[in-house]
Amino acid sequence: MTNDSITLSDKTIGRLSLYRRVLERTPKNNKPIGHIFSHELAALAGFSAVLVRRDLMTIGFSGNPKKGYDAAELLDCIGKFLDAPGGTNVALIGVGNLGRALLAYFTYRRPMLSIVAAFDANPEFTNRVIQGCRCYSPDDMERVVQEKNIRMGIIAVPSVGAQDAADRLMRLGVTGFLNFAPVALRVPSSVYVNQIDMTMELEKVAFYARQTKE
Amino acid sequence: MTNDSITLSDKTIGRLSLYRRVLERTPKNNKPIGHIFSHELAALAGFSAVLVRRDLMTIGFSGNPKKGYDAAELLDCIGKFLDAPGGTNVALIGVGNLGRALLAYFTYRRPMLSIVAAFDANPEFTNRVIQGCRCYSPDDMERVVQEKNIRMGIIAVPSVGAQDAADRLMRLGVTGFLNFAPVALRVPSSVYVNQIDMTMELEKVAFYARQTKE
DNA sequence: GTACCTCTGTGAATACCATAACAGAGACAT
DNA sequence: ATGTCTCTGTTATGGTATTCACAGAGGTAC
Repeated sequence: MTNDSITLSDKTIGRLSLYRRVLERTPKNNKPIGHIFSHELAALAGFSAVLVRRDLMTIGFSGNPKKGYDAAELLDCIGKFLDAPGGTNVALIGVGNLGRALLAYFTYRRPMLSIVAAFDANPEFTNRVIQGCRCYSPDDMERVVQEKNIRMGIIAVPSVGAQDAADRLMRLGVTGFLNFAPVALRVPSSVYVNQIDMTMELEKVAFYARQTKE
Repeated sequence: MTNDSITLSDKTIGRLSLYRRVLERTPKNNKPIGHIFSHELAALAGFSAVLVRRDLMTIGFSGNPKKGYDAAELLDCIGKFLDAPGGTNVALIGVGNLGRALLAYFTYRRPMLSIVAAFDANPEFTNRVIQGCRCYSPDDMERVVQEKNIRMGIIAVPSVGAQDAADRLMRLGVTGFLNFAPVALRVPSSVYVNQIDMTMELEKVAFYARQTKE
């Protein structure tokens, strides 16, 4: 039914993720949504209705003009695109304030996407369980990443340690990073990096907040 | 020199913020950078050299074909665009794990952009100073936001409380939000919302990490 | 001085993305 | 039965962002 060879744009896969979460969370009269119209989903996700229809079109999902889209089927279809069949195991590098917040945020939230190990050089954290996740010393990285079949990493260390962490993980087969360090990771083109720069995001808001004030 | 009536694109202002941080942080032989070429700045920031030149062109900043761009002048010029003259005061709503991480992250980091007050209903936090920032009860929001001339808000509460927080802040004149709650805030067009959806970002990485594996 | 080299600045081309516009299908009322 | 309404599915259009390609300027080597 769903064909993985379709090329989804970056923006589209982000929206699919959001559609899914909105569908999972929003109940109608305390029971799961049965069917939903494109404009309803659009309102919940904060996009336009045609964008929703177009996204669903690109993943080959069809709705019913009178009833809308079947929510359960849609969830299933999105899952076929976004989730790896056996789930994806993630390592967190850096258990500082940000790292702990991320642990709290993601633990048990996405069944197919789990942070299964955290690493930090600070002995205050190593060999402890924090927010439900075991924290290891960086010395154990080689062993743990292979044992737990970790495929992606979240980098939440200061800028200076970010490239090192990425390099070590890449040598162990990790092909995707969520990088919170404000530094451009040098990676081969086969590795995907999603860069999140909090300061940049905050300064963007400050800029626009000022514009509208004047 | 710099004309504020130029329209900067969303992407451009994000990159300007990053250029600035990269310039501030990167020393050359332990002293501040004097001049820098577009391709050097591009490598540090993770973009292409043309894009750097284009961005600097749109803010009307000129370089020297032989020496590159004067770093100090560039910092000054970027500051003229991004910073409000007297600085921008920010309120943080929600002092949970994420909120505390943000406090730690932003405190004393950007001189012209300070989180000057935090709000949380949990009495465990109210009337305490956390990461250098005083935490108030939401009951004090009206008074504090006006006293401290707060112009923007960071929303780090669960989805269910996000719209309420935004509404209260907007009534007090706040015109920009950085929203971490995975919910579409309903705001008038005069208010800017920068939506950060961590789960979406993580799932995007998982998707691409899987693609490259196959 | 002249040829050459490197970098900036920028118009043109391209790629990407979202919106607009509309065809098609089914339900419903009259 | 026929017209109308609403929603999906899809193509056409427009706008925006980035890259391409090259002109211009100044320094350097010889």
